[in-house]
Amino acid sequence: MRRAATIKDVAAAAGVGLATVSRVLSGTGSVSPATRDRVLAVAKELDYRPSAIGRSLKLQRTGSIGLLVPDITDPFCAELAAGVLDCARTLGEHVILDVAHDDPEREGEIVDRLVEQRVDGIIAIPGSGDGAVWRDAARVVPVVFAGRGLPGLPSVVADDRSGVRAVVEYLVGLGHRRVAFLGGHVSVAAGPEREQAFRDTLAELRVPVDDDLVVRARSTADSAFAAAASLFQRRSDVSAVLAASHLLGEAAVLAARGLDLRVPADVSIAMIDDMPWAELCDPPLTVVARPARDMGYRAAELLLRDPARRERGRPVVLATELIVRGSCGPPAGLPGGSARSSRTR
Amino acid sequence: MRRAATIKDVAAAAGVGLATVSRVLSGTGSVSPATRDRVLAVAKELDYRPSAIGRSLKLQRTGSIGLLVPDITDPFCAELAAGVLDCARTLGEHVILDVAHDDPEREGEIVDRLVEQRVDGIIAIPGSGDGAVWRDAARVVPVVFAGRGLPGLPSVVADDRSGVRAVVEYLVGLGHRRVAFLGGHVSVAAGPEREQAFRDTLAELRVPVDDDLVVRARSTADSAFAAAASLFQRRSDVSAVLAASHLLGEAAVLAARGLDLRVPADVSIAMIDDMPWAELCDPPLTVVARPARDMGYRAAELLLRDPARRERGRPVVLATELIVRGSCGPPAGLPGGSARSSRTR
DNA sequence: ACTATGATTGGAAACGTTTCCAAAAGGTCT
DNA sequence: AGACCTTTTGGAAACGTTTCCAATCATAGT
Repeated sequence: MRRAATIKDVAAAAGVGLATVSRVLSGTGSVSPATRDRVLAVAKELDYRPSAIGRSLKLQRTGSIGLLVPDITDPFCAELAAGVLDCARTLGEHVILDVAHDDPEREGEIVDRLVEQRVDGIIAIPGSGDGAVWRDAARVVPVVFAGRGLPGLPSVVADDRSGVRAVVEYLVGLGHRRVAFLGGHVSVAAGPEREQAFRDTLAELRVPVDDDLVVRARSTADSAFAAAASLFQRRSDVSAVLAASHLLGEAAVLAARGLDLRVPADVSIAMIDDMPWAELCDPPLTVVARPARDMGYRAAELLLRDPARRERGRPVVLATELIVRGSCGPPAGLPGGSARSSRTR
Repeated sequence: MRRAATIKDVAAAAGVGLATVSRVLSGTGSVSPATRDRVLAVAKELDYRPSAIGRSLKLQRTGSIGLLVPDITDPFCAELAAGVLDCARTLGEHVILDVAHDDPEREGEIVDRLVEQRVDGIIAIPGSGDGAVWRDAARVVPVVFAGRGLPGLPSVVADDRSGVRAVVEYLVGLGHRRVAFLGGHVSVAAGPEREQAFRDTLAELRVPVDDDLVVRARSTADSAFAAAASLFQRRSDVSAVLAASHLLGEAAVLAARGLDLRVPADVSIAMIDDMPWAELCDPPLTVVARPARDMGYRAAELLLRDPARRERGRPVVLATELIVRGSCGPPAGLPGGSARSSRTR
């Protein structure tokens, strides 16, 4: 692995000037077929690879974008990242990935480093911080948010309100009147918006909102489980629960199982965000899915090829989809309720 | 967002030479406290951000590594990527991520582009190709493989043989004699090594290997499901199945459920690679876990700070762990077998 | 006072590209 | 043969750093 050949080496070996080699390789300008062939041959011979560094320096753009997510092992983030990669690939851009673990300070550091790298832009799933970091960042480099937006800055988000409304309508339509909401400050969205949408929809449907049935967990798995379990124990009359994130949904499923509640005979469970395991659950979980991959793709598109629209800063809103599987049914004791629907507690 | 300040601007504004600014900012050499403070103040004032491009050009290293995986939405890949990011962060390196979808041609393109970017090295989970791409790549840039190795090239892999042996011993210990192997050419490992280990272990334990019970699926979910379903239907006497990858495990679970086989009463299921959903399954799945995150971390370490060891090209082998959950039990009809273990077919 | 020593400082080269500009070369027309 | 295009070519500057080297400066020792 000795020193890589430079354009200068190629020029010398081919007996032409640097400029000519550059022209041949970039296909611009005019070169005689003879020299073109010679240069090409020499370049191949020397295994010449143009240096993106040299080019970036001259061209003042790197062809890389930054992608900042809270946690790449989170399936939502991963799916979104896949969308970004898809789009970046078609546009010939590289993607520098980093994770911030929902820590604003770390978000700041990463942004700084990306700026030093002179990325052409940044796509971020922002953490739960107050967004100060991001308002600063957006002054220095183009930023597009995905999954969660910040007021006034460009973003690609899902229509959470409609998603929540759809699933709440579905549950109420099945006959549920005591529907719980399991929310909390979980990193990948699930801010207060979903809770608000939950309350609003219930109000619209003239179902009284029982404040005791909306619980908020902190963003650890333990806290989520504790919240779900205590909800089930405290209120054995809940007939359905909507989990505001996949972590909370997981907690609900586990808590129900731990308490020997049958799903959906004893309690119906629905969750926001589709996950691979939702289908493998027994019964498979009914969810409202956000189009994570699309969101990533659109975010990249917005960042790289739609500067005008980006400047306007208005969120691009993508539709969610209610995916009905087997985890929701009519409440216990209602006509249509399963025969074994008496609680075992 | 006007033109960013350069070191030259800072030098001019502070009334010093470029070299001095560079020294202040990089902390090398000696500068008087007075000038140091002045330069620092001016730099802050101008919001100066050193350009990594300029530095990279001069220093002939970029501080970036490439990470190439088949699919970032695969939890194994994602977990491994998280490990790489962890290590890269502690070493101050950036990670350029790309996905090849198990396509050797695309792997090649990506490698070429990474080489043009002058990455300091590449970490790859290679696809199922013959490795020609990678032998070429390794001549041009340091490469470390993770998850799956290539003979003669440095890699960090899991001790698959021991993992397979552990789970097969466990199953046979439970009393199983007709153990099926669900294998195939799935992108994230599951080559012929696991099948071989399966056969070897059975032989060691003096359990006859029934060739009809080792089936191979292609790497699509459909093919995996079909293979699993047809196995269960064709051979109602299998009492346990070992799935060689998480896709195959998923297929086994779904196929069993579709045929109303109870797990583990009717059939025991075990799988290679732990997945988030394995715990959420009902019953939770017994698996042999590869330390994906560690593998990523170690691979990055090997690439960045252990060139000597890397040169030697011998694989770093990490231990697997058998995680016993609830999906395996004694075979039907054996003392200890559950009361409801009569097949419902 | 003069030199030796050490701490500071700045100029300039180098890293690998792209591109402007002018020069050279080749051709056509009067 | 000269003037005039057009095509092809190469030199040189610029992009933003780092670092070698030499120069300057102050301080202390003789």
